[in-house]
Amino acid sequence: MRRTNRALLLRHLLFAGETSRSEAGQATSLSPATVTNLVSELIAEGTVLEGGQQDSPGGRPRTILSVNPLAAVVFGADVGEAEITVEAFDLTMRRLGGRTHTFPGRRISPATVSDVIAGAVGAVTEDLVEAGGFGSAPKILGVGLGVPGIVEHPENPAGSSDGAAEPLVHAQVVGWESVRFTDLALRLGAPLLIDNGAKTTTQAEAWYGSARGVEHGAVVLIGDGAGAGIITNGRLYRGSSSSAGEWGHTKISLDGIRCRCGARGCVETFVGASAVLERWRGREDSWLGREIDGVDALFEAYRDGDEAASTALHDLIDHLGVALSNLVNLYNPQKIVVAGWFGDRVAEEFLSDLRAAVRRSSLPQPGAEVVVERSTLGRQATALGAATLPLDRFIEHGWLQ
Amino acid sequence: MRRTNRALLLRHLLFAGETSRSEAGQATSLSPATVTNLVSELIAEGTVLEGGQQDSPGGRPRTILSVNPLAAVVFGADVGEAEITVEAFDLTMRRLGGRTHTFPGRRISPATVSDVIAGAVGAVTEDLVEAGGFGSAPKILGVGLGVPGIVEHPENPAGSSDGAAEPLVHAQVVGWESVRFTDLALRLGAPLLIDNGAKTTTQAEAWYGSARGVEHGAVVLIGDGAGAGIITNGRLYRGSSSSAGEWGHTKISLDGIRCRCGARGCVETFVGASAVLERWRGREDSWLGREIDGVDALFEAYRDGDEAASTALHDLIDHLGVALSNLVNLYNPQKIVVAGWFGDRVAEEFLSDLRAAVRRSSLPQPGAEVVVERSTLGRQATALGAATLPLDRFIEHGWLQ
DNA sequence: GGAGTTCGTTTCGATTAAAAAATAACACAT
DNA sequence: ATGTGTTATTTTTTAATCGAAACGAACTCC
Repeated sequence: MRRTNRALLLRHLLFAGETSRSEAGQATSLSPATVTNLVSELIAEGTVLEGGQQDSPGGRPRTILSVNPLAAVVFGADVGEAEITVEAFDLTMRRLGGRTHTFPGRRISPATVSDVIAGAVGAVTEDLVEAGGFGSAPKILGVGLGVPGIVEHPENPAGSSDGAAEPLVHAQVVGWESVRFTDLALRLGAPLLIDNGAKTTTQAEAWYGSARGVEHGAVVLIGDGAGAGIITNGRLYRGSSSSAGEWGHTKISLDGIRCRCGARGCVETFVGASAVLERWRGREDSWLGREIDGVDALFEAYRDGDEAASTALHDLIDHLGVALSNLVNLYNPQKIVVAGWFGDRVAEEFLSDLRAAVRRSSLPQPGAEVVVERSTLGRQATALGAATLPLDRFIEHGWLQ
Repeated sequence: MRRTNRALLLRHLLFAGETSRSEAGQATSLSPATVTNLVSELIAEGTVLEGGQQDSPGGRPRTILSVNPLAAVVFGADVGEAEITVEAFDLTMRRLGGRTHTFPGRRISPATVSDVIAGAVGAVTEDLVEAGGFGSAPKILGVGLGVPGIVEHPENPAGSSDGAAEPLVHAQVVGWESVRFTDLALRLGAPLLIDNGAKTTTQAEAWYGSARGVEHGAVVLIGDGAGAGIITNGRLYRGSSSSAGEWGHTKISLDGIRCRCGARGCVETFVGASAVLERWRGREDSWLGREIDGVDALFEAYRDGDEAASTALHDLIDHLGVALSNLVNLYNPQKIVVAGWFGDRVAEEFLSDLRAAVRRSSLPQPGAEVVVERSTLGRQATALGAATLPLDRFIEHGWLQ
């Protein structure tokens, strides 16, 4: 019970930035006594610092409390199909530095990934030591990985202790099947936590981006393909085997282009960047890979009055409206955040059209209530979200274990 | 904290039927001491009875514990568009009796509903007194209502006490807008709890039917229209304003018949009984109301080799497969329960075809894991689920308040 | 009839949150 | 300046409740 309260309080401190004990007490509805107790524990640990004083409306001034950014470093890695980005953050999730590795071919092996991440973590750590502030050996809270594909978190066999069952990664895109990263965890000497990249991105939006404070919502990620992260009761929803959120493979048509998943009518074949480009160019053939340049050309053509481009984009909005309205009617979300490199471009240009399209296909009540917004975090969302994994663990369970 | 443990224990006792202290201790992972304490509290209250003895494998025999069915009566009402069914259950949810009222016209007024329910509760209570067992004044735990339409549970304004905010009922089908049932609550002199009928049905399936023990699942209700109840993390999911689960108005086609909600391509227009019948008969005109006879005729024609019937039914299965696969890909559920008067008929006849259709459109992993099943509770599910509302409240908060 | 086994109860101590009281630090009025 | 009121924080006290372990009960098997 104490741990629950500690987590409650620490979460407030982390998100509020600068607070006082009494404010924290009100926010968490803990008694002043409990707050004092827990705060002194946190100060003794070094997690929290007492700052100066803030005058109160006519009484004793509050002492300012804030999380000690230098207490530890958290790493988050965005493991893409052709690129790995490792970023370091302090406890308040300010970016401290990072490294990016690009691979010529696709299909990176798990061993290579481990090497790159271990190397990057080491290198960034050295940078931090040189820059000073963290002493000679920064305390590493943990390393979070956002990977492409499904991450299975096996249930601990009942009765067994807390021996955090090793996650299994299945990523068809890069040819991984039931991959473990036990070796990497050992090499890092710090907790390693892994989750799907779309889920970590959602987590980032939920904690620090557009979906902040949202209890029920969705973050849709549109790039070449499409996916979604779903937030229910303020938490990321995983489903029974962690594969929830495959919104890109829900169907909005009974026929249509064949999707890479094998089915027809998938949302992805209507709103994915590649699909839209193919439609624009009139070809409906193969999967083409990321084409940022193509998308630039499409938008430019649209501005120049190209009919085909206009049709392609308006169809996209219509289809996306239907696909999002399915989420609205099914989930009754407060907010939908449109993210992903292509989604972001589309939302930037056509947000109000998109909102209208969503409302058109939704039921009146949930349709009127839902807020459709553009993502605020950019490309770094995935790594940031990955870094929240160890942070969340720390909040819930404290220092190591 | 004690309340939490009490609820945990009581929930076990209610669902396990006959148990012993040690078994309950293992199931709830409470210490034996705590179990003894809480059980004696429950016995003192009269909620739990000590039964006989059950021999153990070579030691002291366990004393059998069971919930006292006569401790209280719970009422559940299925408020339909043209019919109200009120059922009484004992604490173990065994049916004790009930009353059904049918109305000639539709559009019942809230006042009439109140009258009928108050009358039925009174009448059934009298029956129970006459039948004996409950003494002269049975303790009524509460009355639960399953109503058509959206039930809004306003958040208690922060800081206010526990004054359980009055739910608001919005039901377009019967023409109710922001209806309260304050008067009925007063007349009954017992807690009145209201929820959407589809949600209470889902709750019934989740507690006592096919969805028992399911952590992540969905109950799809198919009658004239279609809806769904969604279970996430073992609890019924409501969304941000209680309107989650409108699966019948998600789209699986970009065009198609116009739905009564105004949009096109809704699942309901492909799998609802009326829609299927209209397709069979080749008419695609107006909404026709419940036609159980029509459905009987359709199935009979199918068995007699009628081509049109076969086409209609196979199309239905295909469409339903797609619509359910959307749930599978989005939610990654363990189980989907097919219920509702029409859904039940379809599942009875075509369950394996339906399973195949679902798998065909789903992603491999979640598609392979999901179990599609027929509902086990019949028509009484709605009232039973409604009765779980007061029961749940009792489990969480104890006798009154 | 003892030994062993399982079930349930009681006692005791530790934990911990809530309540209450005390103290600190200031604003403001007289 | 000096008291009074107000708000923030700490300390002390109190009461609840949980878990551990010892104890007692009831039975089986040898």
